[in-house]
Amino acid sequence: MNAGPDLTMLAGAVGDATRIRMLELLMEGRALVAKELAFGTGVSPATATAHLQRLEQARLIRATRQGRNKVFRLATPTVARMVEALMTVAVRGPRASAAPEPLRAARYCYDHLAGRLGMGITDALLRSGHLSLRRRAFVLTPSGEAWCQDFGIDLSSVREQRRHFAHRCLDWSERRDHLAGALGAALAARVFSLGWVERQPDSRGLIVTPGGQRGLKRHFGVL
Amino acid sequence: MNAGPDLTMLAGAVGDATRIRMLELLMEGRALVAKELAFGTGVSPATATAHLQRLEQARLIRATRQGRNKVFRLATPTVARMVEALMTVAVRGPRASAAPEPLRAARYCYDHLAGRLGMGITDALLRSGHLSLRRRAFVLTPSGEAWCQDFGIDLSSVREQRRHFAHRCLDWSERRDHLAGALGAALAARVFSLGWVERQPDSRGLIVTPGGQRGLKRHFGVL
DNA sequence: TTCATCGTTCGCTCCATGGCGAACCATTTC
DNA sequence: GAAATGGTTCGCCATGGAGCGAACGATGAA
Repeated sequence: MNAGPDLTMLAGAVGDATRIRMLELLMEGRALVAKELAFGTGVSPATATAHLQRLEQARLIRATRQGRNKVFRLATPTVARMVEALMTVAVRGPRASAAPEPLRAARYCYDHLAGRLGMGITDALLRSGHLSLRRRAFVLTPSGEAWCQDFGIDLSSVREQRRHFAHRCLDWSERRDHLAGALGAALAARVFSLGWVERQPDSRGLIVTPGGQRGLKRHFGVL
Repeated sequence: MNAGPDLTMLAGAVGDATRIRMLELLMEGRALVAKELAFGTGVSPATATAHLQRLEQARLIRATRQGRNKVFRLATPTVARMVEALMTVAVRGPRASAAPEPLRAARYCYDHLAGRLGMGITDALLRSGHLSLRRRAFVLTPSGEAWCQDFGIDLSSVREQRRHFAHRCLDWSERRDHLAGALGAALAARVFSLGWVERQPDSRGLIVTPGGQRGLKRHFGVL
């Protein structure tokens, strides 16, 4: 049994919805860069920086620089066990095991779509021949270029971004690759600006609106 | 892997210095009444009520009524494990294992003194014959009554309180009984009002002032 | 019955801090 | 070199909520 100032600092560090969601994101094992954590929690980069500094100061996460990126990971396995203990208590809350489902249905993975929604769109584009799967990435076919234009994606502005165009990203809930990279982000942004999906208030999950269900069915045959 | 509103509520419930100290107090095994928790964390009863309600709403503690008292205990062993996991992370902070020492030296146990200080005073009173140990409680001897008067404790007002006069309380760090009850509280209050001890800013621990060291040595031969 | 005492509720103040946008370095890419 | 991007810093606003005191039911002791 003991106490001390450390514990109050720890309490302050852990006791915030955004910060605990950051820890939760890092619990997936992969190290994430700052912007991913900002996107994943739905806050601005500036706000994310403040949170990450506080978590780092409390020795809960560890940061390493890679080029102009800063990648974060959980500091120690002890921290991981602590987060797990918190989750264990959380899931036996009022309505247990209701939480994971919306996440598996639709969520953001960084700046693109994941979950069954992201996989469904990716599959639809593959089936219709708009997208082709290569070893390290997806490739947009000529028919896919036409489809993008039709869907309202400005390919020229997407291509001039300095990042991978159509990367593969492993979906942890579906166990398969979905569309990521600049094209994945542009597609997600378009779907969002069409009002097809909305961010869930206190979760990383997304909600597909009624209009979105119709649109997704018409364009992709999903949902 | 999961998320959800439950986790944000849990984060909010845990993420406060006063509330986490309440959980810490309850980690000592014994169930505590509201006022004990208020005293132990150094807040007013009104503030304590708010905190306890929040902890109860988050299912971290459970309350049962006993007469006009309300006793609180940790809700489940799972919660205890969570608090322990938090402590485990906390103690490997910047300066590890520095925290327990001041607590073992001197602290409040509810409204009376505990730790080596509380034990030392109790032992001194027993050795000098001012206090006598009985099966269920301490007894103040005639010489002890005179001593109290000399020390500045108004015994008449202590006796008219509706609570046990000189209860025995098990010290978890010393593994022996120290003086509690109305007399123990009055003695602690007197020591406090003499400026011999001061509450440590962010801990349950007490600091013995230089003047207190002299006074304690003169009156009790301790420290 | 009368009076303490425990806990709660209410109203209020005040501080911490989460959040953002804008401006600013650092680094990479063309 | 120029341009774009990742991250940080700064200033500001708004709000949540921690804290208290006072007044109020409820319970138990005398």
